[in-house]
Amino acid sequence: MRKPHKELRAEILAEAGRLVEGEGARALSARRLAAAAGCSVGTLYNLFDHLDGVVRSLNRETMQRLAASLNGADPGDAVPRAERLEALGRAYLAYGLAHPARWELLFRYRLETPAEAVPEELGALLALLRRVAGPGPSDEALIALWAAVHGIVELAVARRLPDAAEGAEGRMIALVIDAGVRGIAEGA
Amino acid sequence: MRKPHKELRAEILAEAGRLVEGEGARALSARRLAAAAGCSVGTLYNLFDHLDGVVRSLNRETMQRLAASLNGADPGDAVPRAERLEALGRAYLAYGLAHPARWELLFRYRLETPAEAVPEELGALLALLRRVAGPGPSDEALIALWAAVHGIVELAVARRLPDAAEGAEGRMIALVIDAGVRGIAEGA
DNA sequence: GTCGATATTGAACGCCGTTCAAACACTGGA
DNA sequence: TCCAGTGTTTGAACGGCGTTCAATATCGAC
Repeated sequence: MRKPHKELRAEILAEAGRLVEGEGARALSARRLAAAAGCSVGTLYNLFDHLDGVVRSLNRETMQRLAASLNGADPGDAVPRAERLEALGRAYLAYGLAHPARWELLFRYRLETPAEAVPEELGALLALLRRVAGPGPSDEALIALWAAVHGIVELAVARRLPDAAEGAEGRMIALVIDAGVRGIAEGA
Repeated sequence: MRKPHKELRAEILAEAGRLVEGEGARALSARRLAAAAGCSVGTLYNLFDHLDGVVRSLNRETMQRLAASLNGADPGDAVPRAERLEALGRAYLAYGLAHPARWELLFRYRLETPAEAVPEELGALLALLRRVAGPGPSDEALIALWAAVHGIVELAVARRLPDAAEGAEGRMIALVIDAGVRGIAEGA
């Protein structure tokens, strides 16, 4: 009952972020996090719904940062649509490679309660994509484009691409996006 | 010194597969596996290089089964290339959805030694893709096509697709492959 | 000061991956 | 037949994990 809960919660989340960024996703444990935040494991469990709660909050934050990063990378509507989308794709890749531990928590961490595994902040990302792609493509096509690019980035971040693709992720993303844009142009 | 090592190794791997398929990837633990295989944890560690060794062997097997499944789904060179590739994509999706625990081990399990995270059996899969796609597309384009489809399947298996894409994974794969094939046709 | 109400604590439970000294089973020679 | 030597198997032990919960500490209201 010392600190307002809001503050402590925020502090714990900040420590969790530091822990994950600094020592990897596996370093995020109840005991280590409680020690870093200066409280006990019990308090941690009072403020969050198991570790899942911490990870979910962290993932919301990560998703917001990712969306902000893409927004910052959008060159604006003065440039052709394909180029804009490619810039977004490159920013998506860059964020994943720059923050592999957060990425792992966001896309590979196995939550006990699998509901809403990726936070609804994904919506903001898809909304940005919609804004850039225009009203033509269906939601399905939009999600397919995202998922396709996501596949390349996920495999790159997880270092699961064959050697032949080493360093070619950017070109591969451009390829997929160009093909997608052509598909859109022909009305998919 | 009771059983030949080869036999015991195979038995352990079989039990590991049963454990994973039956109770999920997280059920694969040294103690449970040793108990299921009727040996001690020490023997397990004599036969495999940590649990990573078990997972790697399991993943090799999974990759072979996946490749076999795709081979079986290939309608042959009598049908158009796009249709063949779509059949492969659907089989890829079907395998993932049918064996989510093996899939998780193959693509989301975090190995301590990250070298060769996906086994070289991936080569067989890419070779099949090459055979179907013909000599035109570059290795990069081929890998990009695989990774794009993989993205959709991975998100579907992990249940991380937005609700709007529920049940549309097959169509999304077809979309990506059609776009890719058009890209190939125009010489990518 | 007293008293509920609320927040905090940390020991305890059962599980995990991993190691390693001791116990065991087997082989060939005496 | 016994024995020494070789290699295998064992399971207790270590430290860490997520999680719970009875006991403790702290608070505002009176």
